[in-house]
Amino acid sequence: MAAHTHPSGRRSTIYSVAQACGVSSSTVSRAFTRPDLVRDDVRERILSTAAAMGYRPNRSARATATGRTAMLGLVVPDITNPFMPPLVRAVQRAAADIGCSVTLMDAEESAGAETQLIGQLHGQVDGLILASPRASSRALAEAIDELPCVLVNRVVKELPSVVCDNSGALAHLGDRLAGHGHRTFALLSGPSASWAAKQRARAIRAWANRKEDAGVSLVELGPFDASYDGGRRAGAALLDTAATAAFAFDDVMACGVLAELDARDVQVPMQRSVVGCDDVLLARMVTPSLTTVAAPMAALGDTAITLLHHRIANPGIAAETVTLSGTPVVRDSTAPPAPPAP
Amino acid sequence: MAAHTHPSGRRSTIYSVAQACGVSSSTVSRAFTRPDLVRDDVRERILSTAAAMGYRPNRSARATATGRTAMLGLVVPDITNPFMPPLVRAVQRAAADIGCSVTLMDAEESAGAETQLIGQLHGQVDGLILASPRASSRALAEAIDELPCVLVNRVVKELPSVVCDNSGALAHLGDRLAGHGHRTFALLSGPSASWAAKQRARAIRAWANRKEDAGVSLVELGPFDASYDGGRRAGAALLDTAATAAFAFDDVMACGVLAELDARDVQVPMQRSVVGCDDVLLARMVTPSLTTVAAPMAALGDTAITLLHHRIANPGIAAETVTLSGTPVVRDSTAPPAPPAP
DNA sequence: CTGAAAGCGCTAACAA
DNA sequence: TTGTTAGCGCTTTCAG
Repeated sequence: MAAHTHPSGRRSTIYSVAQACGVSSSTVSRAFTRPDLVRDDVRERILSTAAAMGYRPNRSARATATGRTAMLGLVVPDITNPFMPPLVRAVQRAAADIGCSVTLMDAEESAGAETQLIGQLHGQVDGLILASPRASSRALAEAIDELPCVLVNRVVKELPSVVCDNSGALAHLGDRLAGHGHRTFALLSGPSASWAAKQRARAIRAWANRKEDAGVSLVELGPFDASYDGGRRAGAALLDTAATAAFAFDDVMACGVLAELDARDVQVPMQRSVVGCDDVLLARMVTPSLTTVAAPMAALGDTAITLLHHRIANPGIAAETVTLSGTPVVRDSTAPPAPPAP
Repeated sequence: MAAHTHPSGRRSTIYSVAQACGVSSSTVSRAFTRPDLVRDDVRERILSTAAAMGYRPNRSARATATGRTAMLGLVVPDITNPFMPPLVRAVQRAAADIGCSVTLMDAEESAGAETQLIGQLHGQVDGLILASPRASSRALAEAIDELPCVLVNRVVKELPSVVCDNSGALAHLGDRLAGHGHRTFALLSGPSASWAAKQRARAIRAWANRKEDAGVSLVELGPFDASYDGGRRAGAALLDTAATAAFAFDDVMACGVLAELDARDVQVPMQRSVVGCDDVLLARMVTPSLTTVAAPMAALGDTAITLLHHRIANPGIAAETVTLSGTPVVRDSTAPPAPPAP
């Protein structure tokens, strides 16, 4: 198949198409951007000869003219975290629905890089989605500076956001475990700087408090790194307590816990139950598979894009934060506690 | 901190900066793009007042003027595959080094989406990196149509590419296993359409052939899906053979194998050894941790970008394909075979 | 070393 | 419904 270049060797433009069709360039432009404004037969002629000539609208030119790039920025703290890829996919899909593509920026776990990347995105995208950013509120606000944006899984004053509330699901799982007979629970908390870690810890504490009368007690361990190695350490710490069931900050940490317990020959779920959070792919793959709470990825992405889109269209609108709920997923890492040793 | 907008409310441009500095717009332009062409003191004055005014070059305008967007497209077949995030990161980092950002496109495992996305990227990026694309060579060539591009982990005639050759590492691991006393090996092959699957299968076959004299025999199973579930099936199939060691297509499949064997109470590595491929994060996290071959991610990304950069600068240059090597990583999923049953 | 001016490809009033 | 005419913000000859 021949390359779709103008005979002259240059890419075809609305002008070359216009000439070939015997219409003006504006008509060609309209045929693409406001099809309703051009007579049917003309439009079709334009569209087909444009296709034949391999014409592709030049996004940059369009962007300079309109002031809109039709691109959204998505900055993630760590693309390597299994939570992110599904989010990226969800955001991308939703963005496509509103005619936008997304440029992904990975901060490689550095808060500094985050703000720098945001800066870089200015004038390159119409809006920003920040997935659980690590930068301080101040730094964030400064970097964002006027650019429409929405946060995912973090709330910052004055900024719109969509967050996932896991307290219901966590309580449900807690109840279930208590029903199984567990009484002493461990909270393996995540990084103290993490918004999500705070939320989850709070949710679990609240649940445990409510259950105090039922004999439930909670021992708090950590903070631990939200990583496999952090999980190994958390697992070791867990064994120093009387807890028979543990809430890990997230699935990755839970995997570490599983590994550490296995290494010390303590059986899961027979001797200890462990629950993760997020339901990343990994949760299904480890042995035993993880009981966890699934984040509503698609909805998270959709909502973020909807909010952002709205915000781009109506600058200066008030910042709202919408809350979605996680749902409990019971797998093989939870069970009744072992009967007291003989 | 005040928003960095011109008093008039509009974003500042080279013109507003020029005016503020009492120079012409071209000088401001040069101060940013060809600093060497403007006198030191002038340049510094410009740069600092530009900063003070919060000026940011408008990428789109620059792009229309120069014909270069300083953006690269990266299309992946499935961002959810744990192999991809590190690649994305590596590519992005390398791209940043040459002043480009990258827009990520996830084909969600559809070959059709792949070519469509490539089409969408035309006129939006200066070049393309296609990570193990699934689309046919023909479809690919047609969609690419003149856009500079390099493939990763796949070779297609006439197209430059960077690939990872695992044959050396695989042979090394095979030798090691044979040294342990294993004699019957299984090849759990990946999707027949996958270029990588073909390469790996070929490498293992070649190794086994070479070792025939040493009593090594190879049983080929599959093809299986390159997924956890595919791995479960592969694990089941494995147990129907006399093989004591298995090469899985990749780490994800290997995880499935591990799970299936565990479910059937066969111990790894005591009763079976299994080796994966790629060394994704997962490989370290499962129990037992996977012996595998590590892909040189950073080098893969670097090389891809270098090749692409080169190609963008010199259109019409001949397509070269550079080969990098994977390195063996021994972990806990391999060991000597169990002594024959009593 | 700096300025003037043309132009990149497209859109958006405004007329016709 | 279509064409004319200005720009959008930046780069880039070409003069000076």
